[in-house]
Amino acid sequence: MATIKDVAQRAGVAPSTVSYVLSGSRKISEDTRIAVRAAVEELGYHPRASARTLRSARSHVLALAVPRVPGKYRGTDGTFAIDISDAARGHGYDVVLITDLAGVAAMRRVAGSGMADAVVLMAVEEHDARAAALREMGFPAALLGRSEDAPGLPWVDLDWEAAVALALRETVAAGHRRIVFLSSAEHEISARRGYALHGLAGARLATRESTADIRIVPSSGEPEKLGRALREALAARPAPTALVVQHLILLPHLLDEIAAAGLRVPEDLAVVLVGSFPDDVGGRPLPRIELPVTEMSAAVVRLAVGAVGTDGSVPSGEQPPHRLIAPRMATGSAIRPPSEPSS
Amino acid sequence: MATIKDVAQRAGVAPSTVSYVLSGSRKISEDTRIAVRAAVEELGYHPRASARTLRSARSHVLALAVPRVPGKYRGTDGTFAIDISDAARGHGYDVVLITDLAGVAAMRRVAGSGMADAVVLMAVEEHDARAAALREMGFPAALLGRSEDAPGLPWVDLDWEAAVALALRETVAAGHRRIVFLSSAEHEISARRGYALHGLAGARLATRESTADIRIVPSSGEPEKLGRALREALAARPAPTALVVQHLILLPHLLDEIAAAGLRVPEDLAVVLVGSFPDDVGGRPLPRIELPVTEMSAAVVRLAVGAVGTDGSVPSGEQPPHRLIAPRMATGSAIRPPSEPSS
DNA sequence: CTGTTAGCGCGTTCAT
DNA sequence: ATGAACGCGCTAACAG
Repeated sequence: MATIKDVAQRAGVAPSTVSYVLSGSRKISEDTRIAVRAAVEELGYHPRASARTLRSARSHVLALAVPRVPGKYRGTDGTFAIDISDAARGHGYDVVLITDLAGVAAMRRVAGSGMADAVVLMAVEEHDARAAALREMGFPAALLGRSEDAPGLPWVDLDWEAAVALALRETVAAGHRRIVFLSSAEHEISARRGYALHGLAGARLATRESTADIRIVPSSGEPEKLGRALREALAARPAPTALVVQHLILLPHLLDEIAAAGLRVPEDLAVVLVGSFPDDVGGRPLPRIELPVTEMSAAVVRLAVGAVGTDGSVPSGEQPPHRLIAPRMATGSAIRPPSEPSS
Repeated sequence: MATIKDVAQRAGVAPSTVSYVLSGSRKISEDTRIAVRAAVEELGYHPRASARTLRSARSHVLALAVPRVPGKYRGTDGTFAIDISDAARGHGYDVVLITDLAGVAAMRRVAGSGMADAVVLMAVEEHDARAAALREMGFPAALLGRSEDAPGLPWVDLDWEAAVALALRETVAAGHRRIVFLSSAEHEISARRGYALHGLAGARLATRESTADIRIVPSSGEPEKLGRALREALAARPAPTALVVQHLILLPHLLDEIAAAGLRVPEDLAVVLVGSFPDDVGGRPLPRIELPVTEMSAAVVRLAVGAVGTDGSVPSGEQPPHRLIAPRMATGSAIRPPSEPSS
């Protein structure tokens, strides 16, 4: 494997000259620059990452801490991982996956070994021990998903409150007067997950704003319970004409229940999704607000890269940098008005 | 940040002694070992990855080359990424994501920079330029998904032929006599994708073995075309009682079509899946053969780690190491027999 | 100004 | 159990 010395020899210059040519951190005469570039090309030289990192104390690597909730669908995390990797490359960074169940120990390993310059924490839970550990170590980090309990760390999130409010507002605007909002699952709410709480807030906001009858129904992680709650909500008379759903994991099950109740979508019941995954091919093209995965990924990478070289802390009393992404309805997915004019 | 010298000083020994204690590659007296360990603990020492890698020429990192087919659902790749990362950690490796669209250039970067010890290539296409480049560079690699066109590289795959044959056999065993097999999409077949061809072979095998009427219908990536093909197949008389599906991307759409045709699943039509993703919560618990993601991930990591330190080549004429994983029906998903006894 | 020399960063490993 | 060389690239100081 070629080293900088080989290149120098071939180009008839000193190793340092090669380095300067490559980094561009100093003016080098046209001739030697060309000679060096030629030698690099011919030898297929590539600087050794470890040597560069050792010297510069910069690995140009971002660690992505993926939560490992057993039984949780891993596809969503993976989608973010890929988009984050893409975004990172745009800043000259690579991404290593940290999937250890041993959260805090893994963070110590990352920080201690210098294998990465910053950490991106996905789907932060309340009281996230990893976030606390990183703060304590003064290691640069950024959060994907807001966390009220990890203060002082930069974060990115979809504005769930605005998203739910927007979905409901649009549903009302389409003419619906009796709407069911299926919120996050009860356990998510009691665990005080950011998206769950903010989503509820959005629903309340929309309810206050509008004269339409908006009924908030908490979802459930258990298909049976969810089915019961849904059937009950749909059985109300006069019947609701639209269903706005934030809890999407069990969506197929949900649609089955609706079909089993003899309702057609969207003729009998308009279904509107909040926070659905893009590119989730195979689903029907329901009207929806998609989770802006690419935008969130780009933003969180920007924050993480921006934190590199700092000690990750923010002057107390000041807001850490953050980005709350405004929701928007996916294009090409109009909400169907109710079939029979409502009261 | 603590270095090995700090630890040595605190323990009252030489740096090399600390190194030997940590690596265990040499016998060290009980006392000093304890002293060193204590110093490590107190200082929270962690060896600098870059220094270690520079000296030992081993990064203990696996590069995972993720294909970036625009518009393709990225969740599946992500699921593999996470499982591969888990498996790698079990071998003392970390995983860096390589999502560059520029395939070959990215492989050169990985090999040239020494940032990884081996590459895992996902979902290899025919004539994969990345695989060829790696072979040519003599860089260790392993393939996730068989590729007839990347000879000499270790690979792992589900035995798709056996999988489709098994699904059909079980469907027959449940009493079905008229079965439709919805194969991979036409474009996948003409692109000679391994899973598509082997799946077809399995269908032919089962057809030969059995006296049941098995009709092979190619799927399509376009929902309309798929719907037409399906409606036509289901309209045959006497009507088929079971549908075995390998092309799962449009499954929800498929089930919609079935429902629209007035058929209930599984009462009127048993639906059996081949190669579905595990943990894909929300889908109905249909009888199925799941893609053994975790098993495949573990196997491909083992192959990649095993190739580290070699030049990645296999004595010509010899088979590279590989693993063809036997399919099995997911537990708890019996295939429902046909309602009316078939002829 | 342009190019060279020398020392550094840190852990591993051989020879003493 | 230790001292010292080594892996490789970066960059401050220096020479031409």
